[in-house]
Amino acid sequence: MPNSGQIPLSTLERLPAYLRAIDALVSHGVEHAPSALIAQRSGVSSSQFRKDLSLVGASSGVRGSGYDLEALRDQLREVLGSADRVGFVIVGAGHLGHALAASMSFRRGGLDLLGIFDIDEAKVGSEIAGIEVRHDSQLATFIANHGVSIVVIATSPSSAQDVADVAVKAGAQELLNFASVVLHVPPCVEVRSIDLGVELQMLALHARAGLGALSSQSSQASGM
Amino acid sequence: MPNSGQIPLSTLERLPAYLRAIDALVSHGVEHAPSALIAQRSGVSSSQFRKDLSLVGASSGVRGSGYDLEALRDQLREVLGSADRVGFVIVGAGHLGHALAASMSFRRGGLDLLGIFDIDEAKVGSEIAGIEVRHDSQLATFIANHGVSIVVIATSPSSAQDVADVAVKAGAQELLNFASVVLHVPPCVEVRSIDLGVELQMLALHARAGLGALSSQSSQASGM
DNA sequence: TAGATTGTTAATCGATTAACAATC
DNA sequence: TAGATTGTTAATCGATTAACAATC
Repeated sequence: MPNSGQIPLSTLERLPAYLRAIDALVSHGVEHAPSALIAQRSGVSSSQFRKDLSLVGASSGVRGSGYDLEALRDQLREVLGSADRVGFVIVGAGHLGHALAASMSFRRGGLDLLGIFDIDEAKVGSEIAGIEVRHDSQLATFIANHGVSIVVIATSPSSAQDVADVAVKAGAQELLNFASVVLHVPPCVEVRSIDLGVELQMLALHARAGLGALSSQSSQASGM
Repeated sequence: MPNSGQIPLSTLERLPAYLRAIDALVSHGVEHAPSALIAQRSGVSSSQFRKDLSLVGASSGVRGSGYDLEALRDQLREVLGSADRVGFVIVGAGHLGHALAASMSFRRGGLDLLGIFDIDEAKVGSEIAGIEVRHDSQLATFIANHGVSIVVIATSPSSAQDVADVAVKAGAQELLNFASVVLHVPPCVEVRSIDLGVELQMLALHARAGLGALSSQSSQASGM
């Protein structure tokens, strides 16, 4: 039962790392592995790995001999939704937009990149990751027509709120905001903000404070 | 007393958002504001804002009338270390490397971008964010000579581990890994891994599960 | 003084870890 | 059977929220 409505976000965020570790093992011909091995390759404790699987409802482990990797992979993929796909668009075809589009080119986790938009006429018509760049003025219509629920904002901070307003009005459910501003949207719209600069800043703090001095949970933090 | 060794990471990660909100208010000529206003603009509760300030040791609040924004800004900046600067380099001059370099161009939070490296001879010699691109073969020497402690890895997944090995051997203390692989480094080296694709995946899960169904803490998640 | 707002404490909540009984 | 390893429970830990006494 893929009751994903109950799975903690912290657990969900580790699943992709588990999948990567399993994929790597499978591609080396390994068919079975204990939790300790998969966990180590994923950068977590075996306790946490098993706990996460338990929360996710996956159960392809056999006491005494570990996990059937193929079966486990299929279960995790199902949770992460390889099945039903969700369409999204990227607004902003600068370097960040490019990088994001590339990161989605091998269609991971049920996401379909449907369109890329930019305000610069010079970029309109070019192709990124096999997708034609359209002008911002077509954004609202495109969202409405294609039932796009996710809009990734990779614009300058100054246009981010405008784009958000258009997207929300056209029916977007979720915004992923890479511009360094706090977006204001109706409560029914989910916003996740990511600031590349902030992440670097955090790392600098670690370096300054000396290793281990900060109350950091793990040395291999994952997710954004 | 900037005892940053005791401040929880979760608190530190919110400070940049506070700074941005304060900057915005100051630039509009506001000199004083209550916690509720700054918090709202930062996307957190006023409780959390005050608690964070308390943990940070900042104290420019006056009961009954709020905070002196300039003083508060200075205190937060000090915690985030505008004072002593830390040098870092970016390896990989693709779109992601470009985007990262741009996000650091206005020298936030005590970080100095000292160099950009790429394995492609064609890119060597060009300039990004005012910095000349060097060849990967010079990385080890550069790290050693300039006392670089932070290395940002924005290469392809296949070369990430190689770059990590070189960086660690040359004396890097911290790696910020944007390639989708788990890096293996000595325990004394801090690694933070960020996967742009994973973040999009998480958002897709939110959309699929229906708003609010996931046990997400806040609708304006921040940091990476 | 009366109103407003802080700084901090205590209560709640959630996430991680450790331990172990179940069992292949 | 004996050894290994899971799945889950209970204990720990940390982070968030709510409430309020202190006080400007």
